[in-house]
Amino acid sequence: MEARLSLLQYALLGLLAGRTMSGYDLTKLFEQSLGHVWTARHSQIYPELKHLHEQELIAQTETGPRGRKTYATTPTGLTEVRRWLRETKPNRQPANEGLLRVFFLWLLDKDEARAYLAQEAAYHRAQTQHLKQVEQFMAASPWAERPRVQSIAIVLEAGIRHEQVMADWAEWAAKRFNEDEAGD
Amino acid sequence: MEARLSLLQYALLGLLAGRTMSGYDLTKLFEQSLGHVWTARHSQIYPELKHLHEQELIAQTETGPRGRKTYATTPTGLTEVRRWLRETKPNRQPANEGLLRVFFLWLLDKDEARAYLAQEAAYHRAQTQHLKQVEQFMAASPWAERPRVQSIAIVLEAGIRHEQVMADWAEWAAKRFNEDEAGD
DNA sequence: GCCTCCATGTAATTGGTTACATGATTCT
DNA sequence: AGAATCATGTAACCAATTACATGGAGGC
Repeated sequence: MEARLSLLQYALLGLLAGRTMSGYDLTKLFEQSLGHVWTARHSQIYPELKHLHEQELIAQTETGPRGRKTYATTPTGLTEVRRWLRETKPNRQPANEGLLRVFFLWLLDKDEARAYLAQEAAYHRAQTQHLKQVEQFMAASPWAERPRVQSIAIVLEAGIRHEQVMADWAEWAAKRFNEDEAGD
Repeated sequence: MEARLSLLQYALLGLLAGRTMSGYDLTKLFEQSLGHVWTARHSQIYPELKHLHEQELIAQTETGPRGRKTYATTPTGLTEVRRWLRETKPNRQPANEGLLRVFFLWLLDKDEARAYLAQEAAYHRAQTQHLKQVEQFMAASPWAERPRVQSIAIVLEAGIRHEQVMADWAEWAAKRFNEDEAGD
């Protein structure tokens, strides 16, 4: 059993199963609150919406001002997302530039390496706070409807826990660069 | 200040700064121990090595049987990796298919969702064990030389901590799907 | 009237995967 | 002799980013 569509297509089908939206709405959603999980630009979203519409996996529900078009997932589309969730396995290779860089920190002076890790810690602390804000925001958004709200809360919790351990880890790592004797 | 090379190119320069290797060695390294941080296939690696060689960022150090060619990072290449580490910021958008799927778990029955999260927990527990094995293996590999060994240990620790929290999180999430009343 | 944001699209390029293709060495 | 592994390369295709391009609606 393998995926029949691209991951962006599944992302769009899943999102439009929860709430009817336009390409513009989806773009903003990726930018503002979903970046941690998935991301795409409008230049990728609009052609995919067109494509999904042609395949009748989504349907155009209404048109608004400035040519705004909102879409919803069709029953066929919903069946396909469910099949994907049930019968295929996730692809796991999120190349991690942050870690790749740390792998090469021995190429810098010790104090530069320590400064880098301190920056990393600060970044992950800030991200933790950001996700906690998104959590607040979500509670007051059109997404806060049962049963979706539970899935959203669970994914946010994953993000928060992840950012917290990475912040702790970066602080621990900076200390290790301190303790050991010269590395250059 | 921005990146002048692709991330794969920086990855190759950084790796070849630590140890001379062939395209084949690099391919195996990505497959076997570095997948958590970065990955590339041989079909991408060989053309990039050729390209880096033309730019004199790496140099061919020796040739072996079956046309084996080993490369090392040149001083120019090393300067460029250092500049990248010092003067550019990491790009952070590792699209996470595992989390994307959880975002859509409300589309399945409650017991299916719980089973999915239990599988996720099992996967992350297994990954934790795998990385601990890599940790053992690294101690006995040609990479275990000061000062590189410290950077490697730090990156592995990040992976282990990450896998552990994700496993804990998935178990916690499965319980949340239990406790709440019907979601369909 | 002007600025901001809403809203949609296309084109060119780069990055990455899958598939195709070949052959030498080593181990049993 | 045959299998596994070492070792390198190219081509076709798909995914994603950046840049190009346009225009309407609402607020001040």
